[in-house]
Amino acid sequence: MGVEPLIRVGDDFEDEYPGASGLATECYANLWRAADLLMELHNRQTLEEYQLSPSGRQILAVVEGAGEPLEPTVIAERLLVTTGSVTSLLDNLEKRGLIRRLPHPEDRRKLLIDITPAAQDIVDKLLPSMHARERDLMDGALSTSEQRQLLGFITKLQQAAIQARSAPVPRGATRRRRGRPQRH
Amino acid sequence: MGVEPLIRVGDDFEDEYPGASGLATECYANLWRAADLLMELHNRQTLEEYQLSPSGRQILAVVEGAGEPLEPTVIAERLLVTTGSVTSLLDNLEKRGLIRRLPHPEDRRKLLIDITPAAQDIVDKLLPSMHARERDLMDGALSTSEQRQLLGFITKLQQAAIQARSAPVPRGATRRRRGRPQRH
DNA sequence: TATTGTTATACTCTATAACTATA
DNA sequence: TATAGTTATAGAGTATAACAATA
Repeated sequence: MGVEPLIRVGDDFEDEYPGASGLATECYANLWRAADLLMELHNRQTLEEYQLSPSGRQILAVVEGAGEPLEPTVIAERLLVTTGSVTSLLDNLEKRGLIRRLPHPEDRRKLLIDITPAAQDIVDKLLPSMHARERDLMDGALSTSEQRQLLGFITKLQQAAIQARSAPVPRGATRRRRGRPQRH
Repeated sequence: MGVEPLIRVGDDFEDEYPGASGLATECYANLWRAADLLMELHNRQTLEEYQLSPSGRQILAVVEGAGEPLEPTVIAERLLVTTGSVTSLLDNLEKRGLIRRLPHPEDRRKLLIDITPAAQDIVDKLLPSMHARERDLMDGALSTSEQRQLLGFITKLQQAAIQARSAPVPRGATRRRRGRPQRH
């Protein structure tokens, strides 16, 4: 009846992992799986229609969204990658005529990255289509009130995940393996 | 006040993209961002403590979880990658003494992949720790009842995403660009 | 003929470190 | 000296296509 999440833990999960929560683990795993399925829809379309990789699309969206040319360093910060990585991503986009490297008017060490009219055309077609899909899919699956609740839940999870990044790794009780052949 | 999702759309979003929904887009984007933050916690730990990549960990978990040696083809299906990719992942794990390639007793074209005692030790330490983190984080952020609601929402989104994979790409109304310098 | 797994090759994404030009 | 960006190099993950061994 399609009401089961894609990833389930076994009935004996909480016996096997003392202190673990089957519900928490299923939330964690299925949240990732859902996000992966959603992003795959966008990524596949971007690749098939415009031969753009996720990173390429992200750079175009960041520069276009800024409304003005950006320095490579700024792009690197927004994409959470190194400047060396940005250089090769920009090389790729420049070869395909989607971005331009302009000299910075005030500092000759710097560059300003601008998108070309060809890239502007892509963005102007791609973003409405992506946002239409986002609405179709969300509205088809959840009511507005449910979407608000969902957004509230994932906001709390984002906060908790950021906290956890600077917390020690949890140790976890000893596993009780069972119900499977003991090998070795 | 930490009650905002990490990704927000602008106030004029629905004017700029007729037919789009700011709420839907924020759900879509922040769901991905939350999943990424959660997975990064697991991935970083696995890499730092055991020098294992996400794919390497996944193979060990799949074989260990099966409770018996698996054919490479089966591993490829569970990881959603090609057999060619599995070959190189297995090469890596075999070099590090974490899996063994055993001859299949009934079909000499096939192999059976088994994990070594060293890998079993890793899995026995890693999984309890990961599941403890899943519980700590989820229970710290959401009540049990909220977790059940969340799991219900993402189950619906999974179904919708799978449906959408075989549906045509939504077209999206024409964008109304505004409030930014018109370049080119 | 069909299937299993490997090989060879290629591409994307990412990182680090050394380097150049400029500040 | 310090900073911005590039180059060179490396490695992981993935894919495809040709191939050998076996069914």
